[in-house]
Amino acid sequence: MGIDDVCNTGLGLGLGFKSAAENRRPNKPAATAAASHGFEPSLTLGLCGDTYNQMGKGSKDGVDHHEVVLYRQDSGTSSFSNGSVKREREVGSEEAEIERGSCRVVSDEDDDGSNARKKLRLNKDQSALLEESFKLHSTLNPKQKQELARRLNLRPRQVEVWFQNRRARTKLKQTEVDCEFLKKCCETLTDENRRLQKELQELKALKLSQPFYMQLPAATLSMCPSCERIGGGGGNRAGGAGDNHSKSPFSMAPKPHFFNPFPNPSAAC
DNA sequence: AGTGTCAACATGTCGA
DNA sequence: TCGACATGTTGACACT
Repeated sequence: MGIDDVCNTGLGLGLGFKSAAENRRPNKPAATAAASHGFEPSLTLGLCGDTYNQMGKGSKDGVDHHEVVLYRQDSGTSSFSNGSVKREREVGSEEAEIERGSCRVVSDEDDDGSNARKKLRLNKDQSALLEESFKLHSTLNPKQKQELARRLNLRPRQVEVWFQNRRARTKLKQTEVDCEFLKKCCETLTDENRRLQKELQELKALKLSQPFYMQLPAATLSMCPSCERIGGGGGNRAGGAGDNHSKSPFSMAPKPHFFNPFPNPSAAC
């Protein structure tokens, strides 16, 4: 995978630094050491299109998950966590009733009194429709959520959770891509730095082997581009009146070139 | 048994 | 204040 591949994601990438004070989540445990120094690397991403729609789920493992199983919560004695009970209570009344009745396919264990949480697996059709919706908009308004839940025979809360997780996966994937991209940039810069260091050494060696006048600071010397005579800096005394001597400082250094570690960034990202 | 995936949840932040 | 969201975590499940 080349950099071009990386950059054909339809996403915009910006790299820079921002102050820790600008961090919208200063309390995050993931805060870096860099942040503690007042600045931290900032990656700015712009989603120009959904790059990861191919990240299909459900049937990815080659198994059709046509059975929809929900865990029991209605008893209020779920061993999963108090949080789930709390959430169910928060969801409360109407929606909870709708949700319970909407998509539940009871598993065998449902009858044995087990309180273990059962993992819901979305079937192919549900996954496909969710993915399709996600392509259109990665966030849903309440009306869209309700409608989608109705079409999927799922609870609105499940649709909401699916979209949250989907966004998180997309972001994670993009972060991985960005990481690879930055690694390549780092490698390129390291190579370039090595090359420039070598060039500098060569220039230093060359300077030592030059005659005295050529070792003078470049600013004190100038050379007429036409006659190639060397004159003292600031005086232009090498030429007579009316001559066309340039005031450009003479330099033995090869023509500088500027290296761009980010190949064609505007076109790429 | 170890591991990856993913639905579901907890928590903190932000904007209306 | 509340709803929406981002992010990190948990636990069930499938696969090796």
